[in-house]
Amino acid sequence: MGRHREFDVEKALDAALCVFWRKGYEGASYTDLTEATGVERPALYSAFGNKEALFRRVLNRYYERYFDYLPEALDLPTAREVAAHILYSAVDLNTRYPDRTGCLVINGALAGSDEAEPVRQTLIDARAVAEAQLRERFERAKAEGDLPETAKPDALAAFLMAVTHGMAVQAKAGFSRDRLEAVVEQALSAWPAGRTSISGT
Amino acid sequence: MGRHREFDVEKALDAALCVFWRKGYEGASYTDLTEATGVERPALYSAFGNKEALFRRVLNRYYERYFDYLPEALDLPTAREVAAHILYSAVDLNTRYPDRTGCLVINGALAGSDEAEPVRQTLIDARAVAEAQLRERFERAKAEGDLPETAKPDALAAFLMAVTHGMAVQAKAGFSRDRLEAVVEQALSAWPAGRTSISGT
DNA sequence: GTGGTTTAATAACGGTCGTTACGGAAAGGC
DNA sequence: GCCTTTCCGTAACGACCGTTATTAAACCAC
Repeated sequence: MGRHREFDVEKALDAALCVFWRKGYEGASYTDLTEATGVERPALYSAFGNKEALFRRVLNRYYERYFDYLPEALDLPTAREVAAHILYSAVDLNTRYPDRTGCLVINGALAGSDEAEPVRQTLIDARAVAEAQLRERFERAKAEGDLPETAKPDALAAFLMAVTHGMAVQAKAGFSRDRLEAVVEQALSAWPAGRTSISGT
Repeated sequence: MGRHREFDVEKALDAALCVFWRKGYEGASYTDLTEATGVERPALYSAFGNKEALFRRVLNRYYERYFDYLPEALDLPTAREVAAHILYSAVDLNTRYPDRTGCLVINGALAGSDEAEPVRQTLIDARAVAEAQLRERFERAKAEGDLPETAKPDALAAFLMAVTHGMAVQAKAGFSRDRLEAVVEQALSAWPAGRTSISGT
């Protein structure tokens, strides 16, 4: 019973995702969101709650739709392949859509007013989860002999995250795919070799 | 003639710098700025112009007072020392002041509303200048045999910038100095060797 | 001391922020 | 048919945004 919703919730979320991706959490106004979604403000509130709740919905969607390369990478056989897959996938994601370069998790809320603090912390936590997964994967690689005994899984994970974050900043600054792929190659050239091969892929 | 200025312009700029460093350009309100500087809004306007002009004054000050390690690094004898000095100095700057972690040039305006676009572009340009200086320094190093013939100065410069930007993001997320130094060591472990020594420092 | 000049502080400007009453329109149950 | 429920859209809310007109206070020259 009751009147049916006229707009497509999925499409509205996609449109909102693009806005947040481009302008960040605080930089995106409800005027931006209504223009992008074609949905009036009260309808957005009734469907998603307030701005913070909408952003969290968008963030979940981002992980589902655009960040699926992380679990893919973790399943690859060697640590180097894990790293390469993540780095090249990050470059692709950061440059594939010219209207929203960089990464939502970085653009979302790096610094801002006190009101954005909970969102900023959520993004920090999300990145920490990814880094922990990477660290565990590299610990496994070390145990398997895929990484040398001298390798530091936590440092490798943090380093990998740093490079992806740095490339996200550069992509938002307009760096081309080619320039970012050069960064990736440079990062991978430092990758420690396991006992199976010295040359890598 | 006329009434003398009662507040110290230098101290006000320092206080404004801290606010912008912590909250970014758009995240810093005039309420924040007046509280931090102890100067009422109209006095800030008469002394510095509008918010954008104040931010540019602050940005120049940041480069003078906190970013002097870049010219220092460029004067070092080897490319590896240049890279190491930049990376370790960046870690120090990003973590030295617990009330303003990360980097003003990154925190300032990564993503935001359309109104912040000129400031965002200014920060992009500033980073491009630093990257160009690095590239030229590495081209020189290559010519001097300090870097191998296979080295790519532009890729090394972009890589170095990516790592510093990534660490700035991590520092803003609360990473400790130790964790960031582990990132630096990982980044330096990939550094190409010149013809003088194979082991580096 | 007086006049002219610059700064300081109060208070307000129009605009936009995120958020929400409110009234009318569309749907299902009966 | 009507009633209830849900949603849409207009319009407005108070709060804060960056910015400024205005008036009082402090200084120098004469």
